Amino acid sequence: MSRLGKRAAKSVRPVRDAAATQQQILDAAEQEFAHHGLKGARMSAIAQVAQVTSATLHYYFENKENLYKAVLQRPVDEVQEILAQHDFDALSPEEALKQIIRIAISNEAANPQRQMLWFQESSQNQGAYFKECNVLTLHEYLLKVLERGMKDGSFRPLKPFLTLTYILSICLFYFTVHENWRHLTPEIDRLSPEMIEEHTKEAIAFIWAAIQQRD
Amino acid sequence: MSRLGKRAAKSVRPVRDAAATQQQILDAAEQEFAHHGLKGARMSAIAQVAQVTSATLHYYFENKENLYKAVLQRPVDEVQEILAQHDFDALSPEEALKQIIRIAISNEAANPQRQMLWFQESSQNQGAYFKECNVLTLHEYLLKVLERGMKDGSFRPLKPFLTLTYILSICLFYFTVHENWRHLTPEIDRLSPEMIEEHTKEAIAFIWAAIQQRD
DNA sequence: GTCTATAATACGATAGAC
DNA sequence: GTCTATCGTATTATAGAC
Repeated sequence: MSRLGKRAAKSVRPVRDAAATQQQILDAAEQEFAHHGLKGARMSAIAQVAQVTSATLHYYFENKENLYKAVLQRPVDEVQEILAQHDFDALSPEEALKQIIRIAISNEAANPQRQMLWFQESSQNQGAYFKECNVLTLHEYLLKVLERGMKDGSFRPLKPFLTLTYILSICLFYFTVHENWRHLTPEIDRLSPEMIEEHTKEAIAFIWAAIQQRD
Repeated sequence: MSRLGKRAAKSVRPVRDAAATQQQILDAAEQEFAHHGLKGARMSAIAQVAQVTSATLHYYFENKENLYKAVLQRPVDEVQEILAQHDFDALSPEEALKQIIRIAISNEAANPQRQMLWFQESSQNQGAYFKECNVLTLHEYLLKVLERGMKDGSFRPLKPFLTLTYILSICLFYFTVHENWRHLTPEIDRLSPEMIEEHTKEAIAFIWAAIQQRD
Protein backbone atom coordinates (compact mmCIF):
# COMPACT_ATOMS: atom_id res chain seq x y z
CA MET A 1 0.00 0.00 0.00
CA SER A 2 1.33 3.42 -0.94
CA ARG A 3 1.73 6.21 1.57
CA LEU A 4 -1.10 7.96 -0.21
CA GLY A 5 -3.39 5.01 0.26
CA LYS A 6 -2.51 4.84 3.91
CA ARG A 7 -3.38 8.47 4.34
CA ALA A 8 -6.72 8.04 2.60
CA ALA A 9 -7.62 5.13 4.85
CA LYS A 10 -6.98 7.30 7.88
CA SER A 11 -9.16 10.10 6.53
CA VAL A 12 -11.67 9.76 9.36
CA ARG A 13 -9.15 11.64 11.47
CA PRO A 14 -6.53 13.36 9.35
CA VAL A 15 -3.05 13.15 10.80
CA ARG A 16 -1.93 16.21 12.75
CA ASP A 17 -5.29 17.93 12.90
CA ALA A 18 -5.12 19.46 16.35
CA ALA A 19 -8.78 20.41 16.63
CA ALA A 20 -10.00 17.00 15.50
CA THR A 21 -7.65 15.17 17.84
CA GLN A 22 -8.73 17.29 20.75
CA GLN A 23 -12.42 16.55 20.05
CA GLN A 24 -11.70 12.85 19.77
CA ILE A 25 -9.90 12.92 23.10
CA LEU A 26 -12.74 14.81 24.76
CA ASP A 27 -15.29 12.34 23.41
CA ALA A 28 -13.32 9.38 24.69
CA ALA A 29 -12.62 11.05 28.02
CA GLU A 30 -16.27 11.93 28.53
CA GLN A 31 -17.20 8.28 28.18
CA GLU A 32 -14.48 7.09 30.49
CA PHE A 33 -15.02 9.71 33.20
CA ALA A 34 -18.79 9.22 33.09
CA HIS A 35 -18.31 5.49 33.52
CA HIS A 36 -15.61 5.54 36.17
CA GLY A 37 -15.27 9.01 37.66
CA LEU A 38 -12.06 10.92 38.15
CA LYS A 39 -10.17 8.33 40.16
CA GLY A 40 -11.50 5.29 38.36
CA ALA A 41 -10.90 6.57 34.84
CA ARG A 42 -7.78 5.28 33.14
CA MET A 43 -5.75 7.52 30.91
CA SER A 44 -4.75 4.47 28.91
CA ALA A 45 -8.40 3.61 28.27
CA ILE A 46 -9.09 7.13 27.06
CA ALA A 47 -6.04 7.01 24.81
CA GLN A 48 -7.13 3.72 23.32
CA VAL A 49 -10.68 4.87 22.51
CA ALA A 50 -9.37 8.18 21.13
CA GLN A 51 -6.86 6.25 19.05
CA VAL A 52 -3.88 8.20 20.31
CA THR A 53 -1.12 7.44 22.78
CA SER A 54 -1.26 8.58 26.36
CA ALA A 55 1.60 10.95 25.61
CA THR A 56 -0.73 12.81 23.25
CA LEU A 57 -3.26 13.17 26.05
CA HIS A 58 -0.66 14.91 28.17
CA TYR A 59 0.41 17.04 25.26
CA TYR A 60 -3.08 18.53 24.94
CA PHE A 61 -4.31 18.58 28.53
CA GLU A 62 -1.16 18.34 30.62
CA ASN A 63 -2.64 15.97 33.21
CA LYS A 64 -5.66 13.92 34.18
CA GLU A 65 -7.31 16.58 36.29
CA ASN A 66 -7.21 19.22 33.56
CA LEU A 67 -8.70 16.77 31.10
CA TYR A 68 -11.48 16.04 33.60
CA LYS A 69 -12.30 19.72 33.97
CA ALA A 70 -12.38 20.18 30.21
CA VAL A 71 -14.80 17.27 29.92
CA LEU A 72 -17.10 18.76 32.55
CA GLN A 73 -17.11 22.14 30.88
CA ARG A 74 -18.20 21.02 27.44
CA PRO A 75 -21.79 19.95 28.17
CA VAL A 76 -22.37 23.11 30.17
CA ASP A 77 -21.42 25.23 27.19
CA GLU A 78 -23.62 23.19 24.88
CA VAL A 79 -26.70 23.48 27.10
CA GLN A 80 -26.18 27.19 27.48
CA GLU A 81 -26.08 27.60 23.75
CA ILE A 82 -29.30 25.65 23.26
CA LEU A 83 -31.13 27.56 25.97
CA ALA A 84 -29.97 30.89 24.58
CA GLN A 85 -31.85 30.12 21.37
CA HIS A 86 -35.19 30.11 23.19
CA ASP A 87 -37.26 32.94 24.57
CA PHE A 88 -39.22 31.29 27.33
CA ASP A 89 -40.69 34.59 28.53
CA ALA A 90 -42.62 34.80 25.29
CA LEU A 91 -44.43 31.53 26.10
CA SER A 92 -47.07 30.78 28.70
CA PRO A 93 -45.64 29.17 31.85
CA GLU A 94 -47.26 25.88 30.82
CA GLU A 95 -45.74 25.94 27.36
CA ALA A 96 -42.35 27.12 28.61
CA LEU A 97 -42.28 24.31 31.16
CA LYS A 98 -43.09 21.71 28.52
CA GLN A 99 -40.38 23.13 26.25
CA ILE A 100 -37.79 22.86 29.02
CA ILE A 101 -38.78 19.27 29.74
CA ARG A 102 -38.40 18.39 26.06
CA ILE A 103 -35.00 20.06 25.91
CA ALA A 104 -33.77 18.33 29.05
CA ILE A 105 -34.85 14.89 27.88
CA SER A 106 -33.67 15.17 24.29
CA ASN A 107 -30.36 16.50 25.51
CA GLU A 108 -29.87 13.51 27.81
CA ALA A 109 -31.06 11.13 25.11
CA ALA A 110 -28.35 12.43 22.81
CA ASN A 111 -25.75 11.89 25.55
CA PRO A 112 -27.22 9.26 27.85
CA GLN A 113 -24.07 8.92 29.88
CA ARG A 114 -23.57 12.59 30.56
CA GLN A 115 -25.65 12.82 33.70
CA MET A 116 -23.31 10.33 35.34
CA LEU A 117 -20.53 12.89 34.97
CA TRP A 118 -22.37 15.10 37.44
CA PHE A 119 -23.26 12.28 39.77
CA GLN A 120 -19.63 11.22 39.86
CA GLU A 121 -18.62 14.79 40.48
CA SER A 122 -21.21 15.08 43.24
CA SER A 123 -20.26 11.96 45.11
CA GLN A 124 -16.54 11.68 44.69
CA ASN A 125 -15.58 15.30 44.46
CA GLN A 126 -18.35 16.84 46.60
CA GLY A 127 -19.13 18.98 43.59
CA ALA A 128 -15.84 20.86 43.85
CA TYR A 129 -15.71 21.56 40.12
CA PHE A 130 -19.49 21.82 39.79
CA LYS A 131 -19.50 25.44 40.77
CA GLU A 132 -16.58 26.38 38.56
CA CYS A 133 -18.49 25.19 35.52
CA ASN A 134 -21.32 27.71 35.96
CA VAL A 135 -23.78 24.95 35.35
CA LEU A 136 -26.78 26.78 36.76
CA THR A 137 -28.36 27.90 33.53
CA LEU A 138 -31.04 25.24 33.19
CA HIS A 139 -31.93 25.53 36.87
CA GLU A 140 -32.37 29.28 36.59
CA TYR A 141 -34.62 29.12 33.54
CA LEU A 142 -36.79 26.51 35.20
CA LEU A 143 -37.01 28.41 38.48
CA LYS A 144 -38.11 31.53 36.67
CA VAL A 145 -40.84 29.65 34.81
CA LEU A 146 -42.08 28.05 38.04
CA GLU A 147 -42.32 31.38 39.79
CA ARG A 148 -44.07 32.98 36.86
CA GLY A 149 -46.58 30.13 36.71
CA MET A 150 -47.38 30.38 40.41
CA LYS A 151 -47.82 34.12 40.14
CA ASP A 152 -50.27 34.01 37.27
CA GLY A 153 -52.19 31.12 38.84
CA SER A 154 -51.50 28.44 36.25
CA PHE A 155 -49.42 26.42 38.77
CA ARG A 156 -50.51 25.58 42.29
CA PRO A 157 -48.42 26.92 45.22
CA LEU A 158 -45.13 25.00 45.21
CA LYS A 159 -41.79 24.92 47.01
CA PRO A 160 -39.76 26.16 44.04
CA PHE A 161 -36.49 24.43 44.74
CA LEU A 162 -37.99 21.05 45.62
CA THR A 163 -40.27 21.18 42.60
CA LEU A 164 -37.29 22.02 40.42
CA THR A 165 -35.52 18.98 41.84
CA TYR A 166 -38.50 16.74 41.17
CA ILE A 167 -38.93 17.91 37.58
CA LEU A 168 -35.30 17.35 36.71
CA SER A 169 -35.24 14.01 38.51
CA ILE A 170 -38.15 12.75 36.43
CA CYS A 171 -36.45 13.79 33.20
CA LEU A 172 -32.96 12.52 34.05
CA PHE A 173 -33.17 9.55 36.43
CA TYR A 174 -34.60 7.50 33.56
CA PHE A 175 -31.24 7.62 31.81
CA THR A 176 -29.17 7.07 34.90
CA VAL A 177 -30.70 3.74 35.78
CA HIS A 178 -31.33 2.36 32.32
CA GLU A 179 -28.37 -0.02 32.43
CA ASN A 180 -29.50 -1.50 35.72
CA TRP A 181 -33.17 -1.68 34.82
CA ARG A 182 -32.39 -3.27 31.52
CA HIS A 183 -32.01 -6.44 33.54
CA LEU A 184 -35.59 -6.08 34.83
CA THR A 185 -37.13 -5.85 31.37
CA PRO A 186 -34.54 -7.12 28.88
CA GLU A 187 -36.97 -6.85 25.96
CA ILE A 188 -37.24 -3.04 26.22
CA ASP A 189 -34.58 -0.74 24.76
CA ARG A 190 -34.99 2.40 26.85
CA LEU A 191 -32.83 4.43 24.50
CA SER A 192 -34.81 3.71 21.33
CA PRO A 193 -36.49 6.76 19.77
CA GLU A 194 -39.91 5.28 20.46
CA MET A 195 -39.23 4.79 24.15
CA ILE A 196 -37.70 8.26 24.46
CA GLU A 197 -40.80 9.72 22.86
CA GLU A 198 -43.03 7.81 25.27
CA HIS A 199 -40.91 8.94 28.19
CA THR A 200 -41.20 12.55 27.03
CA LYS A 201 -44.98 12.41 26.67
CA GLU A 202 -45.52 10.60 29.95
CA ALA A 203 -43.12 12.85 31.86
CA ILE A 204 -44.92 15.96 30.62
CA ALA A 205 -48.30 14.50 31.58
CA PHE A 206 -47.01 13.45 35.01
CA ILE A 207 -45.39 16.79 35.82
CA TRP A 208 -48.27 18.85 34.50
CA ALA A 209 -50.78 16.86 36.55
CA ALA A 210 -48.56 17.34 39.59
CA ILE A 211 -48.26 21.10 39.48
CA GLN A 212 -51.23 22.60 37.63
CA GLN A 213 -53.70 24.73 39.54
CA ARG A 214 -57.22 23.28 39.54
CA ASP A 215 -60.52 24.86 40.48
CA MET B 1 0.06 2.68 79.67
CA SER B 2 -0.63 -0.90 80.78
CA ARG B 3 -1.76 -3.58 78.37
CA LEU B 4 -5.10 -3.55 80.16
CA GLY B 5 -5.48 0.18 79.54
CA LYS B 6 -4.67 -0.29 75.91
CA ARG B 7 -7.31 -2.97 75.57
CA ALA B 8 -9.94 -0.81 77.27
CA ALA B 9 -9.20 2.08 74.92
CA LYS B 10 -9.83 -0.21 71.98
CA SER B 11 -13.13 -1.42 73.41
CA VAL B 12 -15.16 0.16 70.59
CA ARG B 13 -14.02 -2.79 68.53
CA PRO B 14 -12.74 -5.68 70.63
CA VAL B 15 -9.67 -7.33 69.24
CA ARG B 16 -10.31 -10.49 67.25
CA ASP B 17 -14.07 -10.14 66.94
CA ALA B 18 -14.67 -11.51 63.49
CA ALA B 19 -18.27 -10.35 63.12
CA ALA B 20 -17.50 -6.81 64.28
CA THR B 21 -14.47 -6.52 62.04
CA GLN B 22 -16.46 -7.70 59.05
CA GLN B 23 -19.18 -5.11 59.68
CA GLN B 24 -16.62 -2.37 60.08
CA ILE B 25 -15.01 -3.36 56.78
CA LEU B 26 -18.38 -3.41 55.01
CA ASP B 27 -19.26 0.04 56.37
CA ALA B 28 -15.98 1.49 55.19
CA ALA B 29 -16.18 -0.28 51.85
CA GLU B 30 -19.73 0.93 51.24
CA GLN B 31 -18.57 4.52 51.64
CA GLU B 32 -15.56 4.07 49.42
CA PHE B 33 -17.35 2.17 46.64
CA ALA B 34 -20.28 4.61 46.69
CA HIS B 35 -17.87 7.51 46.32
CA HIS B 36 -15.54 6.04 43.74
CA GLY B 37 -17.06 2.94 42.18
CA LEU B 38 -15.37 -0.40 41.72
CA LYS B 39 -12.31 0.76 39.80
CA GLY B 40 -11.83 4.05 41.62
CA ALA B 41 -12.13 2.62 45.13
CA ARG B 42 -8.84 2.06 46.94
CA MET B 43 -8.40 -0.95 49.16
CA SER B 44 -5.99 1.07 51.27
CA ALA B 45 -8.63 3.76 51.85
CA ILE B 46 -11.16 1.13 52.96
CA ALA B 47 -8.57 -0.42 55.28
CA GLN B 48 -7.77 2.92 56.84
CA VAL B 49 -11.40 3.85 57.54
CA ALA B 50 -12.11 0.35 58.85
CA GLN B 51 -9.00 0.58 61.03
CA VAL B 52 -7.49 -2.64 59.78
CA THR B 53 -4.70 -3.45 57.36
CA SER B 54 -5.34 -4.29 53.76
CA ALA B 55 -4.19 -7.83 54.51
CA THR B 56 -7.22 -8.18 56.79
CA LEU B 57 -9.47 -7.08 53.94
CA HIS B 58 -8.14 -9.91 51.82
CA TYR B 59 -8.45 -12.34 54.70
CA TYR B 60 -12.21 -11.75 54.93
CA PHE B 61 -13.17 -11.07 51.31
CA GLU B 62 -10.31 -12.52 49.28
CA ASN B 63 -10.23 -9.69 46.71
CA LYS B 64 -11.66 -6.33 45.73
CA GLU B 65 -14.41 -7.71 43.55
CA ASN B 66 -15.80 -10.02 46.20
CA LEU B 67 -15.84 -7.18 48.71
CA TYR B 68 -17.73 -5.07 46.17
CA LYS B 69 -20.36 -7.75 45.71
CA ALA B 70 -20.77 -8.12 49.47
CA VAL B 71 -21.26 -4.37 49.77
CA LEU B 72 -23.96 -4.39 47.08
CA GLN B 73 -25.81 -7.25 48.70
CA ARG B 74 -26.21 -5.75 52.16
CA PRO B 75 -28.64 -2.89 51.36
CA VAL B 76 -30.79 -5.25 49.33
CA ASP B 77 -31.18 -7.55 52.29
CA GLU B 78 -32.00 -4.67 54.61
CA VAL B 79 -34.70 -3.25 52.34
CA GLN B 80 -36.23 -6.68 51.91
CA GLU B 81 -36.43 -7.09 55.67
CA ILE B 82 -38.10 -3.70 56.13
CA LEU B 83 -40.65 -4.35 53.37
CA ALA B 84 -41.47 -7.78 54.74
CA GLN B 85 -42.70 -6.10 57.94
CA HIS B 86 -45.47 -4.31 56.07
CA ASP B 87 -48.73 -5.61 54.65
CA PHE B 88 -49.44 -3.18 51.86
CA ASP B 89 -52.42 -5.18 50.63
CA ALA B 90 -54.23 -4.31 53.83
CA LEU B 91 -53.99 -0.60 53.00
CA SER B 92 -55.78 1.45 50.37
CA PRO B 93 -53.64 2.02 47.25
CA GLU B 94 -53.29 5.67 48.25
CA GLU B 95 -52.09 4.85 51.76
CA ALA B 96 -49.84 2.02 50.55
CA LEU B 97 -48.22 4.35 48.03
CA LYS B 98 -47.56 6.99 50.66
CA GLN B 99 -46.08 4.36 52.98
CA ILE B 100 -43.70 3.19 50.27
CA ILE B 101 -42.60 6.75 49.54
CA ARG B 102 -41.89 7.31 53.23
CA ILE B 103 -39.90 4.08 53.43
CA ALA B 104 -37.88 4.86 50.33
CA ILE B 105 -36.99 8.36 51.49
CA SER B 106 -36.21 7.50 55.10
CA ASN B 107 -34.10 4.61 53.94
CA GLU B 108 -32.04 6.87 51.68
CA ALA B 109 -31.83 9.53 54.36
CA ALA B 110 -30.27 6.99 56.70
CA ASN B 111 -27.74 6.06 54.01
CA PRO B 112 -27.54 9.04 51.71
CA GLN B 113 -24.62 7.67 49.73
CA ARG B 114 -26.16 4.29 49.04
CA GLN B 115 -27.98 5.19 45.86
CA MET B 116 -24.65 6.04 44.28
CA LEU B 117 -23.68 2.40 44.68
CA TRP B 118 -26.35 1.48 42.16
CA PHE B 119 -25.55 4.35 39.83
CA GLN B 120 -21.92 3.30 39.83
CA GLU B 121 -22.96 -0.26 39.20
CA SER B 122 -25.25 0.85 36.38
CA SER B 123 -22.73 3.00 34.57
CA GLN B 124 -19.44 1.24 35.06
CA ASN B 125 -20.57 -2.32 35.27
CA GLN B 126 -23.68 -2.14 33.06
CA GLY B 127 -25.57 -3.55 36.03
CA ALA B 128 -23.77 -6.88 35.79
CA TYR B 129 -24.13 -7.54 39.53
CA PHE B 130 -27.46 -5.74 39.79
CA LYS B 131 -29.39 -8.80 38.77
CA GLU B 132 -27.47 -11.14 41.04
CA CYS B 133 -28.51 -9.10 44.04
CA ASN B 134 -32.22 -9.72 43.51
CA VAL B 135 -32.86 -6.07 44.12
CA LEU B 136 -36.37 -6.08 42.67
CA THR B 137 -38.34 -6.13 45.87
CA LEU B 138 -39.19 -2.44 46.20
CA HIS B 139 -40.03 -2.24 42.50
CA GLU B 140 -42.40 -5.15 42.76
CA TYR B 141 -44.28 -3.83 45.77
CA LEU B 142 -44.68 -0.47 44.08
CA LEU B 143 -45.82 -1.97 40.78
CA LYS B 144 -48.45 -4.02 42.57
CA VAL B 145 -49.80 -0.95 44.36
CA LEU B 146 -49.93 1.03 41.13
CA GLU B 147 -51.87 -1.65 39.37
CA ARG B 148 -54.28 -2.07 42.26
CA GLY B 149 -54.88 1.69 42.37
CA MET B 150 -55.60 1.90 38.65
CA LYS B 151 -57.99 -1.03 38.90
CA ASP B 152 -60.06 0.39 41.74
CA GLY B 153 -60.11 3.84 40.14
CA SER B 154 -58.12 5.76 42.75
CA PHE B 155 -55.26 6.33 40.28
CA ARG B 156 -55.67 7.62 36.75
CA PRO B 157 -54.55 5.36 33.84
CA LEU B 158 -50.73 5.21 33.92
CA LYS B 159 -47.85 3.50 32.19
CA PRO B 160 -46.86 1.36 35.18
CA PHE B 161 -43.13 1.08 34.56
CA LEU B 162 -42.59 4.73 33.67
CA THR B 163 -44.65 5.86 36.65
CA LEU B 164 -42.62 3.56 38.88
CA THR B 165 -39.47 5.17 37.50
CA TYR B 166 -40.81 8.66 38.13
CA ILE B 167 -41.86 7.95 41.71
CA LEU B 168 -38.50 6.48 42.64
CA SER B 169 -36.64 9.24 40.87
CA ILE B 170 -38.46 11.89 42.90
CA CYS B 171 -37.64 10.11 46.15
CA LEU B 172 -33.99 9.33 45.37
CA PHE B 173 -32.54 11.93 43.02
CA TYR B 174 -32.72 14.44 45.87
CA PHE B 175 -29.98 12.56 47.67
CA THR B 176 -27.86 11.91 44.62
CA VAL B 177 -27.36 15.54 43.73
CA HIS B 178 -27.24 17.06 47.17
CA GLU B 179 -23.45 17.50 47.14
CA ASN B 180 -23.56 19.35 43.83
CA TRP B 181 -26.60 21.45 44.65
CA ARG B 182 -25.13 22.40 47.99
CA HIS B 183 -23.10 24.86 45.95
CA LEU B 184 -26.29 26.45 44.60
CA THR B 185 -27.79 27.10 48.04
CA PRO B 186 -24.97 26.81 50.58
CA GLU B 187 -27.21 27.87 53.44
CA ILE B 188 -29.46 24.80 53.20
CA ASP B 189 -28.47 21.45 54.71
CA ARG B 190 -30.44 19.02 52.58
CA LEU B 191 -29.76 16.14 54.96
CA SER B 192 -31.11 17.84 58.09
CA PRO B 193 -34.18 16.14 59.61
CA GLU B 194 -36.28 19.23 58.88
CA MET B 195 -35.37 19.26 55.18
CA ILE B 196 -35.91 15.51 54.89
CA GLU B 197 -39.36 15.93 56.44
CA GLU B 198 -40.15 18.73 54.00
CA HIS B 199 -38.92 16.62 51.11
CA THR B 200 -41.11 13.74 52.25
CA LYS B 201 -44.25 15.88 52.54
CA GLU B 202 -43.67 17.68 49.27
CA ALA B 203 -42.81 14.47 47.37
CA ILE B 204 -46.00 12.82 48.57
CA ALA B 205 -48.07 15.85 47.55
CA PHE B 206 -46.36 16.03 44.16
CA ILE B 207 -46.76 12.34 43.36
CA TRP B 208 -50.32 12.15 44.63
CA ALA B 209 -51.32 15.16 42.54
CA ALA B 210 -49.65 13.56 39.54
CA ILE B 211 -51.41 10.20 39.62
CA GLN B 212 -54.76 10.56 41.42
CA GLN B 213 -57.94 10.06 39.44
CA ARG B 214 -60.15 13.15 39.38
CA ASP B 215 -63.73 13.55 38.33
C1' DG C 1 -7.45 -13.09 63.39
C1' DT C 2 -4.26 -9.56 62.54
C1' DC C 3 0.08 -7.74 61.47
C1' DT C 4 4.70 -6.52 58.73
C1' DA C 5 7.16 -6.99 54.71
C1' DT C 6 7.27 -7.56 50.06
C1' DA C 7 6.21 -9.30 45.40
C1' DA C 8 4.01 -8.16 41.06
C1' DT C 9 1.73 -5.24 38.40
C1' DA C 10 -0.85 -0.96 36.92
C1' DC C 11 -0.76 3.72 36.25
C1' DG C 12 0.36 8.74 35.44
C1' DA C 13 3.67 11.37 33.67
C1' DT C 14 7.98 12.78 31.09
C1' DA C 15 12.08 12.73 27.80
C1' DG C 16 13.54 12.62 23.42
C1' DA C 17 13.26 10.91 18.54
C1' DC C 18 10.84 11.85 14.36
C1' DG D 1 1.81 16.91 16.61
C1' DT D 2 2.56 12.23 17.62
C1' DC D 3 5.19 8.34 18.82
C1' DT D 4 8.34 4.89 21.64
C1' DA D 5 10.64 4.04 25.70
C1' DT D 6 10.97 4.58 30.39
C1' DC D 7 10.89 6.49 35.21
C1' DG D 8 8.77 6.64 39.72
C1' DT D 9 5.12 5.69 42.36
C1' DA D 10 0.57 3.73 43.76
C1' DT D 11 -2.00 -0.27 44.28
C1' DT D 12 -3.62 -5.09 44.70
C1' DA D 13 -2.44 -9.16 46.54
C1' DT D 14 0.39 -12.73 49.03
C1' DA D 15 3.78 -14.95 52.40
C1' DG D 16 4.94 -15.71 56.77
C1' DA D 17 5.53 -14.11 61.72
C1' DC D 18 2.91 -13.65 65.95
